[in-house]
Amino acid sequence: MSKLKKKNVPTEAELEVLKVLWKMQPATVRQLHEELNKRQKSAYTTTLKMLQIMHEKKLVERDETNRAHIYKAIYSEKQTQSSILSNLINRAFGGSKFDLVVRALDDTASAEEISEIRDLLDSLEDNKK
Amino acid sequence: MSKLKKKNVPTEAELEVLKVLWKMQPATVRQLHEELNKRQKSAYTTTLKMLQIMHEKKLVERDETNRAHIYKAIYSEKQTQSSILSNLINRAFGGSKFDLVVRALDDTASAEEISEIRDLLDSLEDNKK
DNA sequence: CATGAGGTACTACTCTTTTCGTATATTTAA
DNA sequence: TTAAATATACGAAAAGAGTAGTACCTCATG
Repeated sequence: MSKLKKKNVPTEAELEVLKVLWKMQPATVRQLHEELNKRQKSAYTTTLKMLQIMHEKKLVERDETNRAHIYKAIYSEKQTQSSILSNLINRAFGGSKFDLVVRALDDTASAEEISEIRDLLDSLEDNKK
Repeated sequence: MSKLKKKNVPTEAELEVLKVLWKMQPATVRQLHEELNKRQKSAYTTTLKMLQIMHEKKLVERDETNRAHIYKAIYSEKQTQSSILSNLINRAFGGSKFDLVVRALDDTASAEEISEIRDLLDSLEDNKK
């Protein structure tokens, strides 16, 4: 694989941390760890290490003023979702966003979802003007 | 992570194999390996091993009648894309397919893409009747 | 009928990601 | 002013994915 393009896409465990971070930030490791443990038990240092790694990768920033560092995500949930999607479009949909949307919609979209998406398309067109 | 749900989602390298398999199947390891090597050099046994692993995971099936086994994908490209998407929807979009579609469309959809998607929505509604 | 081309299986090494134990520093409270 | 609680940093084991070397088998053909 080409090393040139640094994937800005979080790993599985990183994403779990980001999800609680987006809900609670700014937050300490302790706070995040307690929230994460509601779903999945793990050691405190595991959460700490993840945050340290993500800090190194510049996925999160932290305030080191006080002993307990305070973390925030650098990229919003929307930005992250967009990176993940664009990565996926290239890996599995031949680069075609349209194909991805088709596949997402084609089997199970309900009537309400369909009309919501129509509304979405309308507003997209309006924004272009 | 819960072990109960077996992720039916191919890994990165598996997906690369599947992509050529979908194009060429049924095919031997040799044929697949040669096609894969056009983009990315690797040893023959690497490709072989991937196929063996995928066979074990039941992502591919093979005809062992002859010395050179003949492989086919068990799941179509569409089915696989759907699994990947549904997995992603759960991991990163709070289970909401709608949110994924919104995110895919909201920044860059071109005018042609928008009208194509309108057509798609029309045909989805027709199918419901 | 021997030999080399080409096949599969097996094993092990490498890299990345995830997990956690231990060392050490700081703060709090008894 | 020490003991307990709570932090961070560090290192390394464990787990998962990808890669490739080697052994060994089978078949064509000279």
